Amino acid sequence: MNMFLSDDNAKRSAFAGFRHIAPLSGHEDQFVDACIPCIGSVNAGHEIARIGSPLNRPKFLVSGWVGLVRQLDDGRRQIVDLHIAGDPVAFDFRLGARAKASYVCLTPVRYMEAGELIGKALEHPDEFPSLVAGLHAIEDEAHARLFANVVRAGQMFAQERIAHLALDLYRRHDRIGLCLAHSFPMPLSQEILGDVLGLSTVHVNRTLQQMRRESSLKATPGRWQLSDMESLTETASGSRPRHRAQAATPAYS
Amino acid sequence: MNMFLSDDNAKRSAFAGFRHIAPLSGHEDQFVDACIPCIGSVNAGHEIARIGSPLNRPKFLVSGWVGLVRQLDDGRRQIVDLHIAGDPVAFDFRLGARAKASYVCLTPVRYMEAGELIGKALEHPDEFPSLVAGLHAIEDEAHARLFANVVRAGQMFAQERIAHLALDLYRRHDRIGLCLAHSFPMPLSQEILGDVLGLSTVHVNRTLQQMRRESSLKATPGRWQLSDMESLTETASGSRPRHRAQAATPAYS
DNA sequence: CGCACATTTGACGAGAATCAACTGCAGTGG
DNA sequence: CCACTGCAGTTGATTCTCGTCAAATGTGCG
Repeated sequence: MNMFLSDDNAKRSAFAGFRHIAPLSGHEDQFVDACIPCIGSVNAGHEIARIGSPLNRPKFLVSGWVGLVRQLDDGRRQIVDLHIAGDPVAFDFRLGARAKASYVCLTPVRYMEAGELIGKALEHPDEFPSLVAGLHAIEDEAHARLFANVVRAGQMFAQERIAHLALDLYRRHDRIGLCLAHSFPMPLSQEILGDVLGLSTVHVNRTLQQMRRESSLKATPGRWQLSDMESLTETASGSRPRHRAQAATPAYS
Repeated sequence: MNMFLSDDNAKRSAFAGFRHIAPLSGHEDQFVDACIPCIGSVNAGHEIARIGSPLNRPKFLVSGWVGLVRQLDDGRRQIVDLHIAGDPVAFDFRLGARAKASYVCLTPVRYMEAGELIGKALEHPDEFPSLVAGLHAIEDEAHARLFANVVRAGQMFAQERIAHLALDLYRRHDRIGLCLAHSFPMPLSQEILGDVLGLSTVHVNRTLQQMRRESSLKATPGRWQLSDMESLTETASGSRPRHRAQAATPAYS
């Protein structure tokens, strides 16, 4: 379950997203390579950190998806945010901070321990400026995503939620080089997507079909293709019209 | 609109919430008093910080409510979080961070500029340990609230959302000494509550009436009274039953 | 009083959840 | 090889929660 292996390419790819935001100097680069002991690998379903536990073992995601999961007493689940390759996981700048959700692997996941790396970088920020700046930028983005996710769940219709999620994931995959012809990998089942979007499995299914018919988003197993970026962008920003059956606008009454 | 006045009691009350989390030493206490220049006062509707603007003028809320507002293109509004007396507003540990929502005064608001205070404290954390720890704790709490708000909007029913909000606000008011006999001040209109909860005004109204009938929450103009804390707690944690009309449970079919 | 604004009520419909069944498909083992 | 299993996706029928529209009823205030 927790087998370790060494993989230099993987180390690099885990930092691809990071490098896009903050290109590292040669010095920092060597430091990164030296600090990372090995790659860990776990199956889908594995819990990287339990809700309430101290976030004292931060990692970098090399591949796979991690969901920040919260449960209600009767079993309803909400996935508050998603992490993909390149993201720091189970990390918080505030020393002593605790996990505000369970970090659950939604797919098989490879990661590298980053405690030592991050610890040293934060102790000597002057020596690793890009590294620290990159961490700040990525965490700031995750913070912004929480805001967006409240709006998504609180105000958006199913189509809008899916368009919003698709665009966010597309952009994030694009900058780590995982997009192909306006498409990105989507390993999540519709059930899990429901937990992310705050919709039932069935409704996710029907909405995806509708978007497929309208040729805005083509969700095939394992991959989402953004066929009409303009339309998706407009939908995700909430410019109402949508498919709103033109309601007869009675000329007189 | 932006008149200033001096008010020592107000200064203290603004720190009441703070002190509960991190009691300050005499030294820090004097520092706080010396650093705070004056109290600002603005009307409801005033925008303390616009979305996207740099968060370089943090404040402490002395009285009044501030909402973190996001709008969709067609006008739908979501209030992502609420700030009350004692909370730092328009503040972020990440230098150069920008506002992820508009900070809008939902009531008349009094505040004090905290840029100098916070700046100095963060530069010399060893000298002001409780102050810095308090800031971390409050920001961590705000961060946790974002998680909770995603779950609230994504998974909860109207009653559950209101119970959840009521308990959160009760706890926060309690520790700054603004609760009276299981009640706390509620200056927000039902329309604004709708934007906070992701519900329509009408549905907020009807749900509040129902909770009043069920004697769990008594929402009177200007004040919310938590009549049945147990029931509210259970509702807010999502243990389904609710009022779920006992669905006949057919003995046979 | 008249005005603006918040709360309340009723009628109706839209969006989404629920329940249940059925399909397709990969893996498993006889 | 093929029944058997389990899981993701799909479909239809029905119900429920909540939003929308519109109008009525307060309520404080110049």
